[in-house]
Amino acid sequence: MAEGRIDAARSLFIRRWGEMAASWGISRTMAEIHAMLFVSSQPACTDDVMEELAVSRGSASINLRQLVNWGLIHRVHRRNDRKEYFEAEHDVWQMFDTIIRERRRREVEPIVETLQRCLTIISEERGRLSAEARKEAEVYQKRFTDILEFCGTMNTLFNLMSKAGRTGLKPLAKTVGKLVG
Amino acid sequence: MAEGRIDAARSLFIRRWGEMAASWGISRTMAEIHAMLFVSSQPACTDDVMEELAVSRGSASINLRQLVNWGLIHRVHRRNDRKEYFEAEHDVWQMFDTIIRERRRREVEPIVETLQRCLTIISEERGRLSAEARKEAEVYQKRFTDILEFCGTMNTLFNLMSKAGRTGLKPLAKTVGKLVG
DNA sequence: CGATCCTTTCAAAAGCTTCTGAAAGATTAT
DNA sequence: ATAATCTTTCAGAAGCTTTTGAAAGGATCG
Repeated sequence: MAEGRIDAARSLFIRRWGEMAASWGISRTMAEIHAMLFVSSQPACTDDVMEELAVSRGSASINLRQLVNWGLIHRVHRRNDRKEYFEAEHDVWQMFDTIIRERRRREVEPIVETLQRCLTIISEERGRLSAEARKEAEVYQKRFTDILEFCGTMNTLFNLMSKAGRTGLKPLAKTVGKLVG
Repeated sequence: MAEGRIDAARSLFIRRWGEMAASWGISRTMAEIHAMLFVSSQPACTDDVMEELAVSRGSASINLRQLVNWGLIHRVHRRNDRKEYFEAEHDVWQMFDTIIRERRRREVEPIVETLQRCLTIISEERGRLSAEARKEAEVYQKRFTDILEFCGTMNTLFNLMSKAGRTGLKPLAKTVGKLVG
């Protein structure tokens, strides 16, 4: 039964992937389904997911849909088969790009917008403040500006990374390494 | 009352920062406390936190401790005052470095270790598998190797970024931009 | 058209995380 | 040593997220 240990490796990976994702704010089941489809060479259907991960039909359905919305898996169809099957994106760099793009849209953009709004308020009120209050406002201004600048730089870098990704970021890392020292 | 809008900006930022963090798997209160200390020019004590964020003493205590454990805030003391005060790291790049380091240790390293274990199992069992099972195992091997390689590259890049960070990553981004095209 | 097969939906339940508040523990002052 | 002040702890409460399972909704087949 040499396959036993291989299957164990498969399910160990799936479980750990789910645990990791959970600590990054992604539901465990969604991540487990993703891991399962990521390692599989064949597309899987809802019943496959239900069986392998022991989840209900409802949960499988909802989580599969979310993964499709994220763009991490795709629906595929087979001839003479009404069932829907799902297949994961297998290119790790493409996956990374998708995740970064989604999270930026959902979670980073709102805070950037808030920071800009806060800075606007500060510059509008600046003239009306007492000397003391102005000092405080200037501290806020610096903090908000710092974060915005950080976001901008990270943005640029991630864009560069996803551009470089497919053709190979490893050589890039080496080059950058030399530049930085 | 020009200060009213400034205070509103402050608390808006704190709330949004908390919401963002919540979607990244960090508790809202912990993030709000962090945001509050980050924008403040003066250290704050437990009662300040309780008052501004309307949380219980227990919650303030626990979350402050966690922030200290993460290395995102520090305890500071004042003469003739028994109270403990807390002050955030204000350098955004230092903050980034701290967060990346912590999360890598807590969440990335376990999955890397698992992947290595899985690869070991596969290479051990490889010889004992039927032709069909071996084909499947080879798919797993490729997937696991791909992720490991990805982790390695990201590791290198983040190390470079935190090295470059303080002296300025913006010029670096420009340089990299030219390299990538 | 009715039967079959598959997917989606959603209210209730379960499970998980975080918070509360009072009591215990520490530390410093008198 | 005792009082005063501040911090930590933790069992129970509250709140939030996810899952379940059955019913409804769609699509395709004969």
